[in-house]
Amino acid sequence: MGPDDISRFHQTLEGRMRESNRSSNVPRFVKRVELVQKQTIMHYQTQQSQPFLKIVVALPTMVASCRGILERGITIEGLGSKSFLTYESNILFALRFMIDRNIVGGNWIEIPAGRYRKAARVMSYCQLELDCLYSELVSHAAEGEYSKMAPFRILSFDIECAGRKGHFPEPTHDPVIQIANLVTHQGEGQPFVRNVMTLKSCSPIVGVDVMSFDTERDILLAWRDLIREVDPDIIIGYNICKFDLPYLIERAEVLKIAEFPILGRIRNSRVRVRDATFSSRQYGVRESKDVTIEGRVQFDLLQAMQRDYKLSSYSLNSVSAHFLGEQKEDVHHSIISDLQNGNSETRRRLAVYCLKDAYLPQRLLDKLMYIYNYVEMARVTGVPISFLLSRGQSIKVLSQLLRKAKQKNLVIPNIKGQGSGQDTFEGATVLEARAGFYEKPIATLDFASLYPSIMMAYNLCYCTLVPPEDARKLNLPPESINKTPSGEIFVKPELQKGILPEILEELLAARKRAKADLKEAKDPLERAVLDGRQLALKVSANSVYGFTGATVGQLPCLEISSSVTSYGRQMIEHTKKLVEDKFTTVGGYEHNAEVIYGDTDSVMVQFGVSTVEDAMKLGREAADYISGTFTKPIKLEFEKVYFPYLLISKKRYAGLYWTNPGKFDKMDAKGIETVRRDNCLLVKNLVTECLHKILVDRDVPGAVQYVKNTISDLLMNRVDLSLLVITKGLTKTGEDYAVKAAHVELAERMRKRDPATAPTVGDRVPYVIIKAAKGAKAYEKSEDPIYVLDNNIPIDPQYYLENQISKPLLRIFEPILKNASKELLHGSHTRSVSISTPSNSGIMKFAKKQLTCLGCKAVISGDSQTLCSHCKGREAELYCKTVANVSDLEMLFGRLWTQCQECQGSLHQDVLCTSRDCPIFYRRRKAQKDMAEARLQLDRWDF
DNA sequence: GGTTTTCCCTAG
DNA sequence: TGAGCTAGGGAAAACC
Repeated sequence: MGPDDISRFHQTLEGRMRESNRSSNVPRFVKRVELVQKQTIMHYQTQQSQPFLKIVVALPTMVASCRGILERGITIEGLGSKSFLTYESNILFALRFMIDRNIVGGNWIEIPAGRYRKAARVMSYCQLELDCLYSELVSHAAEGEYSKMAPFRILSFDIECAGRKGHFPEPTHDPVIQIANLVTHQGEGQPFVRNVMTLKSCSPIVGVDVMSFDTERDILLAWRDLIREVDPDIIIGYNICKFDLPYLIERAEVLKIAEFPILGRIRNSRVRVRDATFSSRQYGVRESKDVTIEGRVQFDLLQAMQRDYKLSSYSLNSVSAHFLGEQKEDVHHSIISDLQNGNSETRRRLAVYCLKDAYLPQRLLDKLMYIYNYVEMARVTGVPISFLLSRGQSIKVLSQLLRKAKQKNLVIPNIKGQGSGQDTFEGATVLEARAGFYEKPIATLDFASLYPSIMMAYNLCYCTLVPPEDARKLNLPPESINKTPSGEIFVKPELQKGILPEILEELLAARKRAKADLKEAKDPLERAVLDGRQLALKVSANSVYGFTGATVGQLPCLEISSSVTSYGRQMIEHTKKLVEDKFTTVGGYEHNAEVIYGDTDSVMVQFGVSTVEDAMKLGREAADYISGTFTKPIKLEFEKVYFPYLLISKKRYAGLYWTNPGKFDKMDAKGIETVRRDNCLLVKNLVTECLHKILVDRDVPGAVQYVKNTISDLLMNRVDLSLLVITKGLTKTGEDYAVKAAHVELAERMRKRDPATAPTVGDRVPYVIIKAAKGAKAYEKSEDPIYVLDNNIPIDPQYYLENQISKPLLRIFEPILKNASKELLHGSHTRSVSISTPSNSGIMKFAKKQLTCLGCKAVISGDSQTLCSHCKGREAELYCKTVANVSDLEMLFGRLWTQCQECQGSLHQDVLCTSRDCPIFYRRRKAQKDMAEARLQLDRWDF
């Protein structure tokens, strides 16, 4: 293409753009077409650069349309028809701008004095508004003064709505009755604004500005005004993205308050709500809503929790209990209307509750140092802070890649869904596990940052890859290339340094610096920043490999990812061989070393020595010796000793973890029931306790006894319902499941009972297994724990014994105990007669009520109301027993009630909490039921 | 009644 | 204008 061709190309493209954007009255679509010298990032090239066309369009939105036209192909006069591969044509505009101006997320930006002027036309609600040329922005790297955090204003809020009886609130019907708000300066301990807006009067609350309104319209507008006045940088809350924010917007729409949804920093720009689904392998499918509020970051603590922590429940209540050690009242939505319709005292009650829901997200934000960690992550990867919650991992890698590529004059092709040959590749080796209970110390050797090290050591990158056809053509000398174990060819750094290795080197070097600075740092805030940074750097380094293997991602390159794993496989095998060859009696050591297990980047070695100290010494020796055989920077490290060590199978083990010979650090368990979220607490606690007794106390008989007691309690119905709750994630929508499963079927049944509160995709479903006909499938026996509690439905202890407890226990005990099965599961403790729970469900509804003797539970045939003929004469004794029973249960209930009152923060009010995450709640409900039953029995004596 | 498939969750 | 990866155990349903 010569200059004339470019001009023709420009005109043709302009014409095509005009055709496909007829409605637009833009004078010109394509601003410029320039010839530039660039290089593609893909494959090693011998020439430095080649000509590319750089197309500049009038508006960002035109890029996509332009890309479509070029990809489909255009006909240029004199050149014929041609379709084009486009480069960097699918980059989010904000990111493109930031990359071009060298700006990262969480960045400090300077607009130098004299380089700006007061805004000619005010377009925003910002306190300062000015005009300047985009190229005048000066981006400051996060160092020294510029590593400090800005004093963001953070608004934390929560709304309450009055649902109709038995229905979850819907914006089309149900009013917003309260909004609680806290505003805090980032880094300060206390909020400087605390208020609650209520519909109708509300009694005063100490330290809180109570603002009461007569109409909903007034509340909504007052909240909008608060936003304007406070002008928060960050809006936080719990589930605000999926519930509170859309609810407010939709409610204002229903009420026709057109002036409400202007909450952003741009004047006259309305907040838009869009349904959104996010789906990734890592986070699963998640339905949410996109709410656009310009200039304010929405930070939903629920989303953050779901991304950063694996928990069995994500209710605000359960998360607060977990991280803040504090329970929160959980008021069922049906009670909220009653409180609203009461008086100013009951509304005050609700307001206190609402305020707490606004306060807890702020507490979580502070406690988990979210602002520090997320700002550091944004700075390291370069993406805006908002991406960290709304987008996946790959955008972070892409952002770094684009920045690095720009420095090197490389451009990244837009290859959408273009599967590069095979679509899967072989992963890591997991060494065969020699299962057993090891009473000699086991040393663990680990490769440090294995995959990043491999990519650095062998210069694996898009731009160093030599495809087979090029390899023949280029005829590269063997000493300047590496052939990977998977057969791929990459050039060595002398010919072309890879940019992935360069990114990794920088990330790991920066992490080393951050860790060194962390050691020096005294100021807790500075430490928080540095720790957040080193963590962000580690996570970023580790996800580069994943990015190259993401076949549905932005720039998959399986040649890189499969080479990485192939080196990894070779290395773990090599390590195992070296250990077993060198550490032998023949080689002058006391014992023959054995590798008993290993996974991806680690090997577990039994050196045969009997003290932790000796195992550590040999571990260090082995690590140093073997490290020497690998290309830099690959390094094998001695990390820890397990002693004793219980190896159950691949990816499943437990042991005491030692890093110094004096004392073990902790009990470590991997993969087994104790660390899994889909087991009920009974199993988790039982397994943990047994492991503790076996590994720490070395008391196997004690562990056996503990098992027996637990089983006996279970069969006697003496176990709390909260311990029997199993939770599983709902990973797809109902119809997408190929087979029936307990949690899926239950979610479906719950949806029929109340569609608004039933679990949806991405939620975790708690359930218990209830008694049912023999041979019934588990999915027919699953039930909502609250429903079970309220309707007194009997659970199925046998199921818990056979399907939950027994296998995990046998797996642990079998390596240790002969006849484990007989000993644990078939003793006399399993023959305890279970007291059948009285039932008013199912078949029992049809059975005729028959009185049973209060003494021996035999059916009474005579005309007596209390005792059978055998127990006649024991009246006094049995009456006293009944009275004592009632009083015991009353005391128990009273204690639990007080405990709940303390939790809700008031000893003078009813307990409203129905939290299914709280064991106390289950016990309180059960005590209440038991007490009522006992009282009924007592009443029978009143003849 | 044994084998295969599906699903969940974890290790690394 | 979207999504890191594979290996693997174990429970339960579905299949033959």
